[in-house]
Amino acid sequence: MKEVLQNKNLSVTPLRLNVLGIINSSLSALSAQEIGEKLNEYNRITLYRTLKSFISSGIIHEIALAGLDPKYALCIDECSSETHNHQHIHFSCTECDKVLCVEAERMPTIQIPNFSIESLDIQAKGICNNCSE
Amino acid sequence: MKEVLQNKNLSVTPLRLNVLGIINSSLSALSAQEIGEKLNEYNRITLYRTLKSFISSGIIHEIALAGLDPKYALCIDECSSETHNHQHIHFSCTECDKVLCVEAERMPTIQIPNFSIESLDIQAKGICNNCSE
DNA sequence: TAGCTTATGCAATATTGTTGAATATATTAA
DNA sequence: TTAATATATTCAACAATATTGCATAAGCTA
Repeated sequence: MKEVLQNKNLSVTPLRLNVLGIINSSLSALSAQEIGEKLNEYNRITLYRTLKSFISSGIIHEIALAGLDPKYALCIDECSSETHNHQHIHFSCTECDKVLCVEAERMPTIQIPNFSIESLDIQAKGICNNCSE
Repeated sequence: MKEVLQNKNLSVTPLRLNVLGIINSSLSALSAQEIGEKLNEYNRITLYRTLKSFISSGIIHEIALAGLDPKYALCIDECSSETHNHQHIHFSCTECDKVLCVEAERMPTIQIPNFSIESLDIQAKGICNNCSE
């Protein structure tokens, strides 16, 4: 975890290591609140700033979903500062509201006349494997 | 516009007609704040509740995008209450931040093992035709 | 270890959204 | 058209979320 921060020229602090560890070990994307609940004690403002710096460093990405709080997940693809491009889709379960990054077998391509498309963000809704049992 | 409300069993009020007219005549999706700015005078609470009732009636849909306020656009496809299914993609311009619903030449399909997918929301980022000139 | 840079935490505040209850308006049925 | 009913609007209060400037603390570099 330490190396992740250093690679992005972020100084290594206890909170950053904690937050990064929590996001890393979670199977699903987490909201700021959910991350806070997993920290034994923390400062809300610092957490917001931490998440922001992680996003602009390309360590995590924000997943915005209608009706749900923004969620955060590690960038497993190589993301540079500000420019996130992911080869996975975001799956949200309508049953448990969990949000997962899943590798798609193939990422589709989209064409729109007169528009240049730089990145695609695909969100799928449905029932996750846990809830369908 | 009046018929749209009546078809969904929503009573017809001046604000609702105004809001619907604004959303309908806008080429891009609008945030609650942007809609408010186009109303000469309005009540914030009523606007929120109006948007909520439009969403649950299937008249408009909410577009959530990382870093941007939620935007609202008309459902051009047939949406029933709560269940929105759209055959278009959401394009957001990194230049002007406008968000548009555009018909895709073909909607891709996605498969994820062990997950049942009910709906897809595809968000494309890039440069819109206005900004690329 | 000293000096510099950056992160953290505090106080204050802005923004966004929500709730319950009173009032006003729209709808319906006579 | 009017009266009765249902629904929307508004107000007041509040809750949650997020942001800013600044003082302090901690991390980093030489």
